Formats: sequence, structure tokens, C-alpha cells
Amino acid sequence: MIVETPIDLELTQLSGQTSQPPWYEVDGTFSNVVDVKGNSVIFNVKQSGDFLDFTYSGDASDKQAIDKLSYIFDLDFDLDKFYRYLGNHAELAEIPEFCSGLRLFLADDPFECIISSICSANNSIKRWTKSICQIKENWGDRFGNYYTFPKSNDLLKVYLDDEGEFNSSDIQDISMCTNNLKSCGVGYRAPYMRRASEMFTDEIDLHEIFKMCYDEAFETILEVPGVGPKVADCILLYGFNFREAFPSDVWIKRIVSHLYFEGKDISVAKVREFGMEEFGKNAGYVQLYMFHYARMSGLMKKLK
DNA sequence: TCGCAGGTAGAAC
DNA sequence: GTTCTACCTGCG
Repeated sequence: MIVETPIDLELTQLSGQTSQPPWYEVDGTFSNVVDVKGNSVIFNVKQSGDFLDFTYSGDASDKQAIDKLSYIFDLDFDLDKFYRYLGNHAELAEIPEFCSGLRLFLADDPFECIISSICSANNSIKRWTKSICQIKENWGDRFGNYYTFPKSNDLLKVYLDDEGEFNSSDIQDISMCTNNLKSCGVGYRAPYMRRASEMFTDEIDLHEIFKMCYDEAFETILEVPGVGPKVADCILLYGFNFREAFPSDVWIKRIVSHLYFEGKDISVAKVREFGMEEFGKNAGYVQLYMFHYARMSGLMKKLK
């Protein structure tokens, strides 16, 4: 099937958004298993020019499949209109030429996004991505070559570390204990992930968060250990489609400071307030574009 | 080798 | 309220 829409699929896939690791890529075709109305459906997506060419296999109608694909890659967002918006602001005007076709890569599974985002804190894209892939392979369900992310009540049962696994099983040699969270390289974030699994199993309903206003959702998600303001905004943006979120980290701080405050040092908290106030419903996209603009244009090296 | 990587928790001003 | 510091781990 064909969807006609401007997008740079590879850029979108590899942009490090904490919704999920990139899909599995072979010769430009990106594939993964996705939930469609409770059924596991395998998608194969390829870009050719301004078209998105895709096939799917599993229990879903064409319309359901297109709707799902449109949600995950945010295909209904009007990029041209957004570029006009950027063009009308002097500070942002040259951004689009460096990341044309970049779109939000939204989470199919919000819980995966929560754990991915917790994992991303004080971490590199490469390492958190690897950790999440290992979690999927260890405890997710397999469909063909692809794995779902484990549900919170399943992740809850996973041992935290070697010692926990050793003490609770009949394994004789502790070096054989590799079926635990820390074995996935998540480090000190393991207990945060465990607690998050508890909370989203019997304290917080994921579906309720979609219905909340931004402020309520932000406060709710901040209750999860390992989730501070930056991670909370990533979860709300990539996991729950709150487009007014403006995830603010050291890089966004440097970029905003450079573009708007003559390089003056301002707190990340102030940058977040500024971004939300200044960009409104475009905040999420502006943040996404700012980060990649800085990467692609060489600004990042200059600011470091 | 040692510092850093798209921050957070906990404690101290 | 704002500022300081330790922190798993893999990679250059």
C-alpha cells in the first residue's frame, strides 16, 4: 500500500526519539511488530520519494493499518505549514533545510516509551537502545524476527540483578545469571524500571493519561522514580502525543541559549518554560528539530 | 586510562 | 526554591 506524504523515514527512525528503538532495517525497509486493536501485526515500511510504501501481515483491515502507521509516524502533521511557521521566526528560519522530512516517531506502546525514556537518562542513545532491544528479546513475545515490549506485569516479575536471580533460582553458578534487568546494561536504573512496572500495573492506568490535560499528566508521570522533568516531557511527547511538551536537556539549553539569549547560561527549568510559552502546540516539534539542526549544522560542536 | 553520554535523587545551602 | 554531587556502564 502507498501513503503519499513528505517524510524522511530513515532520519525519523534514527533520530533517537525515546519512544522506542529504531525498527529493524534491511535494504531501506523498516519492519516491526505492532499492536493493532489487540492483534499483533507485522509492518514493513519503505520510503520511495514522497511516498511511503508499506505492507502488513496479521489480523487488521487496510484502514486500521493505515491509521496505525499514520499515528506512529505522525503522517497527518502538516510539515509544510510547520516549515512556514519556522520560516516566520528569524531565530528558527534556517532549521528546516537541515532536517527536512523529520517527523515524530510515536510510541506504539506507551509503556515501552516510559521504560525507554527512563533508560535514556544520563545515557547515550546507542546504549539505551541496546538495553531496550535486549529487554524485548528476553521478555517480550516473539513474532517472526520481531519482539513486542513486555507488559508491565511481566516486566515486574523480572529479577533486578545477578544476585536476585541467583537467590531466587536453582542456578549453581552466579556467572550463569544473565536473565535479569542489570544484565541488559541498565545499571542503577533497574530499580526505577521495577517500580515503574509496579505503578503501571496496579496504580496508574496508561489509558487515563491520554485523557488528562498536559499539566495533570506531567505531575502524574513525575511520580515515577527515575522520571524528572526532561524524561517526563519525553514520555508525554513521544509516548502520549502531548505536542506542547518541550523536553529540555543540556543540549536544548545550549541551543535555546545560543538562539535566543546571546549564549547566556540559563537553567534547564527556565528553558522548558520558555519553550512551552514561546512555541505552544509546536513545542515538541521545535525541540525535535532544534536538536537535529544542532547535530547536522555543526552547531553542536561549536556549542560544546 | 579517564571522562563523557539528550538527568535524577537526595542532601545541602 | 536553587545548587551540588554520586551514579551503572560502554565507548573513544
